[in-house]
Amino acid sequence: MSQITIYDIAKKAGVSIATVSRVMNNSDDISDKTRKKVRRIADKLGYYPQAYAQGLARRKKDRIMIMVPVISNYFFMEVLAGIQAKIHDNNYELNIFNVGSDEETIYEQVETIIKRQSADGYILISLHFSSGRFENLLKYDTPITLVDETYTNIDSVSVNNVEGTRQAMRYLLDKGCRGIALVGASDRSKPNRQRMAKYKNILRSEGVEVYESLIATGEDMARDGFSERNGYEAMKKILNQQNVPDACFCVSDVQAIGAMKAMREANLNIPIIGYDDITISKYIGLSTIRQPMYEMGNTAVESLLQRMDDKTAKIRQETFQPELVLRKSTEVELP
Amino acid sequence: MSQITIYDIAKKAGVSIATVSRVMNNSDDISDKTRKKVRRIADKLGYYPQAYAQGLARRKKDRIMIMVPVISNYFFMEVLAGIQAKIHDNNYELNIFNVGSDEETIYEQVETIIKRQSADGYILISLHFSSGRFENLLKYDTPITLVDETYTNIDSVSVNNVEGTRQAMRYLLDKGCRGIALVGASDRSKPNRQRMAKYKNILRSEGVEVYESLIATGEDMARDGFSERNGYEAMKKILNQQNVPDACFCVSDVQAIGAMKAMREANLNIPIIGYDDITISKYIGLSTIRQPMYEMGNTAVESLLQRMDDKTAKIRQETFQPELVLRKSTEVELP
DNA sequence: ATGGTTGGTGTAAGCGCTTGCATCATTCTT
DNA sequence: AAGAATGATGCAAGCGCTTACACCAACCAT
Repeated sequence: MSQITIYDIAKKAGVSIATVSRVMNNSDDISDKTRKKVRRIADKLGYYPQAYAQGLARRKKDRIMIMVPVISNYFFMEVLAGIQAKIHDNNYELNIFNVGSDEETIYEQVETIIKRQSADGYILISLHFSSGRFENLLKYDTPITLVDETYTNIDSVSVNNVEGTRQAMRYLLDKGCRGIALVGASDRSKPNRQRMAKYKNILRSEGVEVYESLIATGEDMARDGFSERNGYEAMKKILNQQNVPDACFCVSDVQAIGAMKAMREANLNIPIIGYDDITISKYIGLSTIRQPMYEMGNTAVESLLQRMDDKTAKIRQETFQPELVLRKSTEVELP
Repeated sequence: MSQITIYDIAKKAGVSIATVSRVMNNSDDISDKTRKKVRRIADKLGYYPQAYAQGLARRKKDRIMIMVPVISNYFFMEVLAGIQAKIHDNNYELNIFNVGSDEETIYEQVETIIKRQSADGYILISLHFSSGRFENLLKYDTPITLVDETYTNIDSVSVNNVEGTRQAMRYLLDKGCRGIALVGASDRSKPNRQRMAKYKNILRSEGVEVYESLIATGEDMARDGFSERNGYEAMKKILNQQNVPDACFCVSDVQAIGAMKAMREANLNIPIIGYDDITISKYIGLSTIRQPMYEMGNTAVESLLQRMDDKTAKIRQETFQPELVLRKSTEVELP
């Protein structure tokens, strides 16, 4: 009993397909009697308008699509939670599209999806392209909101990476640390670049020497290096040098978790700060820079819906402020 | 320059839309000259067939949809990784649909999505319904594969929860533990029910007393209770009783992480085993029951594609075996 | 009784694409 | 040189739905 269509319902109910369509769409100029009859038959046969036919006829999909490079990423998960809550209220369907990991074709994948118009609006999370490419996306005249990235002519919501890094470093410096290790991630990631840059920048401006031997990234570049394994590898590298760090700043919590394992294995106990404040951090006592991920998701949807409603509205660029959260991992006696 | 269609390309190229369609679909009876001309124009104008129109005309969507109750779930993330890898090879688009958390309507949400036929096949992860409801889904005659759940007439891939629990308990019992706490999750979750049931079952069959005071679940039932917070709360409850446990088995790793925090706060150091083997477990040294999540995702896709290819094939029910992984959390001297 | 409203329903065009079939040059056979 | 086979393209129907517009009975006011 597959593929039942509006025609089947119309025939069974003895009405035209237009009437069935009106009933299914809750149009109000349908008599109660007809409405009930159609409803009953539709329910019995398990009929519901096909998304594709409807989308074509309406030129509207009632669908929002999220695009992410790597779904198995805590940052994304939290942002997503915020997105979902908001979307649900607005009667849209949500689809998540996972951009394949083939570095070279990421942009093409995104562009093709957008060309295909399978949604009314798109939220791009942690997808970093050159300006030219973002500009190119504009020509499809489709509502897009960027999360964790910014571009002049596109709505976006992001978080101040400079400020987050500043807070972490400030704390460590104030504590008296002068050999602060940095566990970084892939150069492809813009937030990572910003954090790493600020790390150096603040050390310099404080007149503290920047030791290249204290800066490392693991070999594992899956998820742009934001992985436990990467953090572990990075810390191993650092500990292989003469210069022993007296503190550590990681560009993500998961990396910090990896780094902590390496430190434990080396019997090194120094203050360490991560970045993100994923749920687990609270439970393992990891100090970190909290990003309002849930709220960011929320705002992203808001921004997108607004744009869908009015394509000519002014570009909206929201920047959130991060916050230092102190836990056990920084409660360490300095030697 | 929005909404460019096959007609635009046809006109510009001076051919019929049929020809354009053929070029876009790599049909082979198109002359090289025409093909190149059309391709060039399509590229220049950024044209690509609209998914909805194509889906309607073809009665095929080239799209597979994953449905999950809660996306922010490690188990899901790992399974997803396996799914993606496999789907990518087969030229399908992947969409993830997050079933809203409104407990009452979950089934209806799933049914409606399936009715709307926005994909050629569906993978339902950790979605638990009554038999009648699963049976009802069958009438839409749509390829479906279940993950982490089974139903007689639907393809599925799951993992043996009884065996996993047995291994964990066996280890703890062999170690000499007789007061093994159990941190459980929501009753709604079938895997949880199976694990909790086996826990009691094995104790009884070993002639070890089952203390209800050692069995607990937290109050937080988000994600069916599979959360750090839930584990934390559960362990708090247990430690509030007289009966102090000498080991702990948790139905998920995240709960174990929560429980460990509670234990630390109470200065209790007993062996603890989680369930899942999420990435972080390796780094924090949590012993656990490993589930081959990636492989499960892989197999799920395989199974679904097979069904899409042949609706009459024999139902395929894959069951994977879990494996006990020992780490630091069980390296504890017993008192 | 007449014309004007009104609410409920049907008609038909169209959304952008695919695809079986027809068409028509070309080229091949004999 | 004529007919057959071949290759490339166009024609047009159809996928399942929405929606402007037309229609018509029933009702109202006059």
